[in-house]
Amino acid sequence: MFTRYGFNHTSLSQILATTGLTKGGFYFHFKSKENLALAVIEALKECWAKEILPKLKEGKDARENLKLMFSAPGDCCNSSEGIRPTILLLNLATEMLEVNDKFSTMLSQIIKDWWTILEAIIEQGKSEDIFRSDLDNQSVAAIILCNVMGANLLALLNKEPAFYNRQLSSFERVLFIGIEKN
Amino acid sequence: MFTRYGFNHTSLSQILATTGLTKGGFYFHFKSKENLALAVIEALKECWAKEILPKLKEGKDARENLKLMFSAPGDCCNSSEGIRPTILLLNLATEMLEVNDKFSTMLSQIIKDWWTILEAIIEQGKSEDIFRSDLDNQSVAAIILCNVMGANLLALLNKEPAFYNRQLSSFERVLFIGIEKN
DNA sequence: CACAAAACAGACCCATCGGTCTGTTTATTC
DNA sequence: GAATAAACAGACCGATGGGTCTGTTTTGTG
Repeated sequence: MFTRYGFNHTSLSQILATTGLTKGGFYFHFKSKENLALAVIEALKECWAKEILPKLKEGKDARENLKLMFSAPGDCCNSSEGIRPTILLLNLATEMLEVNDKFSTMLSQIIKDWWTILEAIIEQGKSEDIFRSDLDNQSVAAIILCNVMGANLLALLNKEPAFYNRQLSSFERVLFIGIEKN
Repeated sequence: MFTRYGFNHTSLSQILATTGLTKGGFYFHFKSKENLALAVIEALKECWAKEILPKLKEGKDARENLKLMFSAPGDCCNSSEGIRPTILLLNLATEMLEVNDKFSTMLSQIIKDWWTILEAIIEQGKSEDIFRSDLDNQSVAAIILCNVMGANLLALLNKEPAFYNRQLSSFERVLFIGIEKN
């Protein structure tokens, strides 16, 4: 619901109604509505870590690992029915960043985690001698990150979830031309 | 205020208080709060068109025109004090897309406009013989679009407006390597 | 099976939300 | 300068927001 209607436009009553829970139950487990959203982010982070990190340790080459990172934002948390975790992240960023520091901290931490992993993969590609050695890991990682974010948003705006995968694979081609050792 | 706190987290009372307007005055000019946001988008669109389109007709080459498009989201509407129109767009997309069809229509129209212009610039680059002729205009344009969106978001998350320009110029380098005729 | 703590249910609360409505003031036109 | 419409002011309204509080039920433990 947060992903669909945004955090502030989803009332607790609506959440309770659709889940069949009650206020008493809810406020026993969560201090506030904001706290629920924070828990959702936390869960998202854990879920993503649990699903992606192991795959990255399977010893694939940098190319494959990058592709893995591309599919991650869509795959994680069984988001097959169009629940795009990245959109939630995006929404909470634009709604809550200036309102509550906790959101600011958590969200930028997630991004930083992704960033670090992407950097590591670029570095891996260099040592595997498939990426150009003059690349700035951080910059390339940032470009990838931007694309993943943007592609999610455009998929949302187009109301066409499949757009994301199409976009990412076309980005992949151009990116590889730019970073691979010729 | 919409950019900072999101549409739903900005109350009309707050808007009236900070602008010094009154409800009577406001509702004489706007049918609703949503209508105000739509007017903001419209204004943004016009402002951008008025500022960017003329520059695109100055007869610069495709490279220069692309750079122009990169700086557009930050430049337009005198957003020097950190008001990033793109963030507003992003926020309204995640908050209002599923709520009100008008937002959906207007926002995706803006994106489509950008897209079309970017495609034209890629095509221009081909005919100027500086971009590879095998490029798919639409795909490359989409990649650029994604990057612009993503870079805005990352600048927001990093709470560092300057990030946007840094990011875009580093993207520029990689992009040009990928699309330019060697 | 007693009994305490954990978990849940939902009536209730007040602040505030977007929006309306009845004035009053300011422009415009003849 | 009277008449009329445009523009504004702000008291007011019902609805709903997140959140509290007083119970009741369930669960674990001796």
